[in-house]
Amino acid sequence: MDEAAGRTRTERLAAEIAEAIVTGALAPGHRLDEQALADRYGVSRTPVREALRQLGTSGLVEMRPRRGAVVAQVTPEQLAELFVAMAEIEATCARLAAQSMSPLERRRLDALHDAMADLAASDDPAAYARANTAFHGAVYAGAHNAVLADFALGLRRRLQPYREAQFRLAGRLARSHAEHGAVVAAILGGRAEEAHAAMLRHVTLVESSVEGMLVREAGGR
Amino acid sequence: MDEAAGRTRTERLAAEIAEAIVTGALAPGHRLDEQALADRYGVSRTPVREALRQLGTSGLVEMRPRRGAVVAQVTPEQLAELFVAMAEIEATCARLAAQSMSPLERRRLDALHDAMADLAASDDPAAYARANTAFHGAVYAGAHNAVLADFALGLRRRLQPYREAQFRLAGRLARSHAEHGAVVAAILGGRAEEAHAAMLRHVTLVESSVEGMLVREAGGR
DNA sequence: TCTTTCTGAGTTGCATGCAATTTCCGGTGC
DNA sequence: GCACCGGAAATTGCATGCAACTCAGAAAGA
Repeated sequence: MDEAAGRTRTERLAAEIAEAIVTGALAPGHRLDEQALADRYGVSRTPVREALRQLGTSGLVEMRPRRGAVVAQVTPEQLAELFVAMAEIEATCARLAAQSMSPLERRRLDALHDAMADLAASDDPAAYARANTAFHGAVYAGAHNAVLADFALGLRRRLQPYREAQFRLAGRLARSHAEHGAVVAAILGGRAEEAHAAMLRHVTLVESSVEGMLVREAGGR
Repeated sequence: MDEAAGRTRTERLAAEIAEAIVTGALAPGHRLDEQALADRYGVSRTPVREALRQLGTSGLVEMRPRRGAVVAQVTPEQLAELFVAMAEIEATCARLAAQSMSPLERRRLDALHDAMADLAASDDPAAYARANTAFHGAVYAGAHNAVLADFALGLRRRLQPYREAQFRLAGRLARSHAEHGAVVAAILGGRAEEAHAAMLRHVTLVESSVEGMLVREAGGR
């Protein structure tokens, strides 16, 4: 049989539904009917229920007892809090990375950053977004703390639809790369507080960029 | 019927099992047999399974597909990472609190800290531990960021058995209160970086205290 | 004696069924 | 027109049942 990546149906379901949510295929506020999902994926309600409960704990889905589950909707205030939290945790990772990255890890981070210069210049948002994920992942890994890395990854996932859109803004790629440059320089130089400040500024600028987009969208209609 | 606090059986089960884990009634590594838990709480396996999956996502329980669930065991390395993560996130909350606490929140934090002086002097570890939870909770709340507060609370819960034990060490209460004093002074004075440093130092000292205990325990047998 | 294979008991994963609750909708009174 | 109120349909929460898998231990072989 098609024993795909995941082991149990519940796990595969949780992964698929999470993917559908973060890519925007399932819009925030969308009602998650158990029977409908079961039919859609050709399973019974039991694994669907378990997957939903799992997603509920991770924050992607809001579970309302006896009233069904919906795709978590983020108010503008919550969106701001999510960005602040991500900025702070990523900045913390950057500070720890500056203190404890191995020479090999530093060289790899530097190489990754160099490679992204071309992607930024060629103005390919999708490719840059992928490389960007790898770049931030390298910083998390360099912090040598799985707990913080998990938190940061979870937040990145939840904010993915918002972050991705802003890469298409004119000139955003080049500025993003420049901000990364400041982070890399501080980490390679072992200047912990500077790395913290640079990463905090970088993520905060992403937030501003996203907020600007949302305001313009809201105003445009 | 005894419609307790929780709404559904699954939620109440999750809360009860989590409580049993953090209080140490269920030891790390303990096998969580679905049928046994179902019998123990007088329900069927279905809500037990859903509760376990939820606890698995939050990190209290390790889910091994087709091989059952066990109470998550933390290696010394993971314990250290959990403490570092908690220290960093609490320190971040303290910095944000120093920047954005309202005057009312500041007065309450100050009052809470004052009240704890007596508890520390009377050497009542249990009462101090409860007040300590309220104190740190006030700092999270003052950061005005529900995401970071959630992370911090989750980490506090997971580390509770370890933190609680060290309050019984001679003189630890007085030192803890003194460390809190540095945090409070910095927050009330709006000195963000100082608040960060003071909280980081406080939690790091708790970690050292716990590690010392563990080393002595391991050596004692 | 140690390794390997096989068998069976025990457990998990999932499907199905039913009761309780919520939600939807038409009707009634104001 | 609007609020209020049944009652039916729909949906969730949970129990139960069965198949598949895991693991322990016995039996066979080296």
